[in-house]
Amino acid sequence: MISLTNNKDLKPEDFPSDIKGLRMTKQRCEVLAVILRDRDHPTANDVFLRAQDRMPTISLATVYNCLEALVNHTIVRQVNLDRESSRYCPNLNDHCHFQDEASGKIHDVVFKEGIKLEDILDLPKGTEISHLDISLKGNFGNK
Amino acid sequence: MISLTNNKDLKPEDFPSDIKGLRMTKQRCEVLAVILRDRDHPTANDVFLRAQDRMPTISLATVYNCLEALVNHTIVRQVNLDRESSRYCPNLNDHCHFQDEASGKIHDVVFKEGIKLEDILDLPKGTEISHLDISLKGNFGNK
DNA sequence: ATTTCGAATTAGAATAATTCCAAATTTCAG
DNA sequence: CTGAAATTTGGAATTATTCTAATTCGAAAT
Repeated sequence: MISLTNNKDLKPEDFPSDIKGLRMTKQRCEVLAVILRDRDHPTANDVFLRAQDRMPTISLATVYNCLEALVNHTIVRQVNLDRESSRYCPNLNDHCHFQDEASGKIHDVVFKEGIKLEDILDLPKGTEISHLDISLKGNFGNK
Repeated sequence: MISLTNNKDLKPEDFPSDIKGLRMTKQRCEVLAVILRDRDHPTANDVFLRAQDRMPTISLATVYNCLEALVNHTIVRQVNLDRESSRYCPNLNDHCHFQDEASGKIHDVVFKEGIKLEDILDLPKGTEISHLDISLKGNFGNK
């Protein structure tokens, strides 16, 4: 089985025909391959431009369709920062996004060992979180 | 001095001519009054419609201009949930936004006593947070 | 009170991301 | 293979927001 978390040179053929119940068409494979390749939180248009290298006939509408399908099947995550274009992220673990103001780059940030957000928020009894988004901006330290 | 945090029946005349260095024009007062009146996180268009009641000549462009000025002077906060229209919030304290999936209503949520987000995130040394956004979705308990 | 001048307001046009649509193509099941 | 269903495609439509250029406003100086 291929790794969905770390793979620099994926080709559409490398994918199974079905991931999490989603039929993996040529285009969906290509879109997913692009997202797994660089992991730099590309926008839909970025994905479109990169996918065109290997698949010149793919359309922007298809890229949007594929991204929507991949997001709905929790194969990739959609990341929204402010009013900017949506970005796409193959990291499915709990994490936040930190946008460095100097470089514009987006870094994944995780919670410290053993911490859950629910534990630190003052939520009324019976609250159930189905979706969670944390984004930060500022000066990202050296790492 | 008027309260910027709790006031149900504000009129433009009630505002000082300057708030945090921003000259309070008639329109800016009206826009701010709308936001303070109901505190239900209205969109720019909601604000426009409500402002029109008392000031029929105000334009949508002006509402956007006023909102931008108020946000830049940290008099109100801009709240972005997913790809929806921006919403505006007069609560300047540290807090998160919880959108109840059943009602669509947005609730302000605070951290438990003494907790800071910086303390629970695994950030590289030297990182400085200038801006922070936490939004949640799900079933908001009874309160 | 009048003039002046930068700031604010306005209406409408422009932009940009995303979604919609209808036709063409591909894929799957029988 | 054959038909039905799903997917892809290009272009048009939509929507929130920004831009533009002309007008108006308002505070300070005269």
